[in-house]
Amino acid sequence: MQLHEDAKPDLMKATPSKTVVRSWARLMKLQQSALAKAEDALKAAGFPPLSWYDVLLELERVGEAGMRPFELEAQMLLAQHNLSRLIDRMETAGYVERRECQDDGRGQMVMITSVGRNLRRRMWPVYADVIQRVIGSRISERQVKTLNEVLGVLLDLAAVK
Amino acid sequence: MQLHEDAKPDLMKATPSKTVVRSWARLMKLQQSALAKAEDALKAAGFPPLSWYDVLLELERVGEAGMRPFELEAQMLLAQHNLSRLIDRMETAGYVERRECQDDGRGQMVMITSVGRNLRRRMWPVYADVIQRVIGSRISERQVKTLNEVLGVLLDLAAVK
DNA sequence: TCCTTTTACATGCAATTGCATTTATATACA
DNA sequence: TGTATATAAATGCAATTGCATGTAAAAGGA
Repeated sequence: MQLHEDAKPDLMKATPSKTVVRSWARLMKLQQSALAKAEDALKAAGFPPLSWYDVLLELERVGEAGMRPFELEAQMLLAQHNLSRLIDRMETAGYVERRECQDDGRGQMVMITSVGRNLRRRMWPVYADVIQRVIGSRISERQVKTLNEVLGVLLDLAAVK
Repeated sequence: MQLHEDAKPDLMKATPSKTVVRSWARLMKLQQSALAKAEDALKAAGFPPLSWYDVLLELERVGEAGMRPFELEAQMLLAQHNLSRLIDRMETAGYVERRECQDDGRGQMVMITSVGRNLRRRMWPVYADVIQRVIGSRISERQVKTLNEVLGVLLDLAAVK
């Protein structure tokens, strides 16, 4: 199988198969509708957007030390200027704190505040419920595992586990 | 397996398993980075954003007759006001055309122009190349099929095929 | 038929994002 | 060391998006 496709040297840009194109389309659509559901649920519960949650989660993970914006940036696939302003807003709201960086005069450390930790904790049930509705309640744990593995490969996480 | 999770009646909001949460995270991340790659590639080639492509593709599919904005809206999971303005821009650029709707005085028909068809055709190779790089070149056709099926279930396409 | 409600689409305004540039500090190297 | 280059983060401005509301035409019901 797949003989035809691989007739060309696969260094060159081969045309994606119909199945590949369809997977792409489904990936886009599923994520879009899933994200929209999460945003809606959070908003309906009076919480800030999902991106705030993501920042809080990262910051909570690294603990006291805090994180450099450029690290967060890489982690979250966010443009530098967007993150800069997101942190502005979150700082204004009191969920994170900026301190100047010892090692690097250009930089800063961002850390979560206790109010921020509290917010994240309260957001989680709302978020978790959407995740469960969109994924957990629709496919078996076996299928989730399969999905997880394929997505891992596509994300280059293969080696990491 | 999975005994513990299902101890609660599954009508109620069960907590998503670790694997489910991880799948969600990967889905979000993969789509985000994939979308960014597509947008970058299109921009680098001097083309408009991906959403323009999507509109053009839908309109091309329905042919001469055109499509009502509210149909496009549902198809593309786009907010009404956003679509309205997207069509504005595309009309200004000459890629689509609005005509008033015979059957419904409130409505309109949107159709692709030949310039629009031409644009879509030229955008495709750039887009296809990204799709192939992100999906087609990284997993086997067998795995793509699996992925496709799982995504289909998650999108409620199960019955439809 | 008249009136109420719903549906289709547009639009003013605020918030967010993208883009280019700026500022300041760190690093590289002659 | 002195100078050029690269990196971290902020910011002005334009484009896009979100939100609420507006307008006009169906649709439904008394």
